[in-house]
Amino acid sequence: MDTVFHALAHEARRGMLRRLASGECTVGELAEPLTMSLEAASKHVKVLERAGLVHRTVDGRRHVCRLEPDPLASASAWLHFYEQFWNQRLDTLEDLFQSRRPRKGNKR
Amino acid sequence: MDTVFHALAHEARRGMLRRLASGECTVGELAEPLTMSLEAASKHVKVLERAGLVHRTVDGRRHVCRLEPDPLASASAWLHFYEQFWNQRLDTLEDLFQSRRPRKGNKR
DNA sequence: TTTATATTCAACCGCATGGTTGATCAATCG
DNA sequence: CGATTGATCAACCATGCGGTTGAATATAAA
Repeated sequence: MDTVFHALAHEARRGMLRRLASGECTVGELAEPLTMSLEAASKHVKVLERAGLVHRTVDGRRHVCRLEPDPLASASAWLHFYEQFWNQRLDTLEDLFQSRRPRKGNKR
Repeated sequence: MDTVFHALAHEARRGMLRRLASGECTVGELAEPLTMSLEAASKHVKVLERAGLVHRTVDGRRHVCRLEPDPLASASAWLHFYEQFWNQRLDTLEDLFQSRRPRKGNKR
């Protein structure tokens, strides 16, 4: 999980994922739009691989990458915990409307 | 955006967010369940703040933190780009069933 | 006022990151 | 075959991260 979020924390890698979402491509193709060397891009791909977000198949001298979306899905699911926060806020708001007692838990 | 994902890439910080989702609390309270020093925890809070995920109000000597869920929501929204990938996959699958022509774009 | 509590700040350490360059390897092209 | 292409590997460098310790700040409690 940490590795997934870490992988997402870099614009270059997010770009790669976006690219891969519309079809598999090679390391070179992933590197091409970037302003860095191929070696650097290759390292980014490795980070994505380590996070389980990308799978690589070696086809001749080309390394073809494809998106592995499951970790993205579970990261997204994890992220949704904050909805609980919203629901709770709404509940509190409702309480305020329903009963006009002074709000509890105001410890200033 | 980078900063949000970076902030999420650490278990301690995710724990803090989870904690904050069920109500505001102080830096000390956030630090308490962790196995690290208060200073270290304080740094983590600062990272969350920098990412816009947490807002702090100084109340006497206590620094009270509360969750700021908007960045989480937009990170979550960003993450959903991968659904496009799934839809595309299903389309391709459908194509295979509908017409039995050899699949296009197979450049091996 | 003295003491204790809540927190930050500053300096330091070890280690990972993100980038470079130069060399290497494997596969394809002439 | 030799030359070129696609990619990795290894070494290096600067920077940032995550943690520590020790001191400083500010508020609250005795």
